[in-house]
Amino acid sequence: MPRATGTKRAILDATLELAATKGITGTTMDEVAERAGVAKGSLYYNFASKDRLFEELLQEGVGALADTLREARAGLHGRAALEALIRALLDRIASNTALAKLMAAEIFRTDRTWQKTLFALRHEALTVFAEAIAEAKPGSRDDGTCGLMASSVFGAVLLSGLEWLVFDPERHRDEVAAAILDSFSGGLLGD
Amino acid sequence: MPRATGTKRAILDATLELAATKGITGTTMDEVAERAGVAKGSLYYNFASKDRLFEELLQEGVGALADTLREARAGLHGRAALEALIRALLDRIASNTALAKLMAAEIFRTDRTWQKTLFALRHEALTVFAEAIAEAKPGSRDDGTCGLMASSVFGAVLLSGLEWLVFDPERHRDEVAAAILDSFSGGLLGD
DNA sequence: CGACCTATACTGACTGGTCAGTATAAAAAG
DNA sequence: CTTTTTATACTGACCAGTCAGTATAGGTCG
Repeated sequence: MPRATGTKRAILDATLELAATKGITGTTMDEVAERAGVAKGSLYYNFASKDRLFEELLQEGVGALADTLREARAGLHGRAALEALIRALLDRIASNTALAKLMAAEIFRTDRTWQKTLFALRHEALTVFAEAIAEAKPGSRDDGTCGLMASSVFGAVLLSGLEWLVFDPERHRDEVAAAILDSFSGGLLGD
Repeated sequence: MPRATGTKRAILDATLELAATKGITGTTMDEVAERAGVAKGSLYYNFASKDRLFEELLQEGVGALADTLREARAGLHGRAALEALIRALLDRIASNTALAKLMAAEIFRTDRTWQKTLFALRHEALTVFAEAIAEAKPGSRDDGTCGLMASSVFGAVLLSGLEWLVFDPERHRDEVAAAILDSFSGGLLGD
């Protein structure tokens, strides 16, 4: 095995960086190959197609995100769990901004071949939030309300996190976390 | 068989519908022409280029959104204003889902020719929220905190709105609005 | 050893097709 | 007679995917 190790990794890394700024359709396989320092043929040796390459990328990234969230919640209960989840998600967005951008751009597309895969992973991540919310709010309306509130919290963290990193990066992380937590603490609408 | 007026409108409408599902790069000018029931030449007679077409589309859409928000807030103060804004944004997302999807996909892209235009409009819309928040929270940390909380609220409404419309459309609007308002009312994290 | 084979990893020129944008001539509309 | 639109044909760049060939490592057999 010549340059065996690292090729797949290099391809995935290059793909993520390019896709975060140019989008998936706007990223070409030639660019990926060049950025990864690899011949175009290697892309197709390691991945069946452009679609599969992006499917694996999303699978890996969103899967890792769900794992991070599960770990962050482990052992905690009630409001402490939810607060830990919010901080963990914000940290993850900061340390993998490219993936966060990609998620924001792709999560509501319904015409992709990997739609099912991404949907399942997204659901997994949101469920961690929904469970924590169900626990933090005992007087819950049963059905899907916790799921809606989960996407509300998730959306708040994702958008303000990206707003911070893309348009106002000098700001300190703690300031951003404080603002998000503050907005859910009842100061805006609570009684 | 030309139509005197309405060509530009038909082109913009077709563009929005196609771009919402296929993305901007994935939408071709030939498709737009076909969907609009118009010759390709008319596209280039009315818009200088593909980029300009999308710039005008975004300009119109996000501009109208900002107007809607300003109207929703007019005359109201404090928490009532913020609640009205949340409801107005959710309604707007429901009545123009295509634009909401497009916004979610494009808002953090920094490689577009129209970047400046979209940034300014996005800022306009967020400012309406930030002003309402500054008013609702008199004990405010001065600087950009209100801006951060504004994007937090905006993100919550955008993501849960799209979650509802794309993945769970049978649900009633009021249920979604209630869940969002609930999540900001302090039930999750408040003291 | 060394001749031969096989499997895996990778290369880069090439192909077939797609798409933004252009050109043009003629018809409709005001 | 000017503006707008239509229909069609074309160009040139770009791009996903292919393929014949190269490189390296590890058997196996005499």
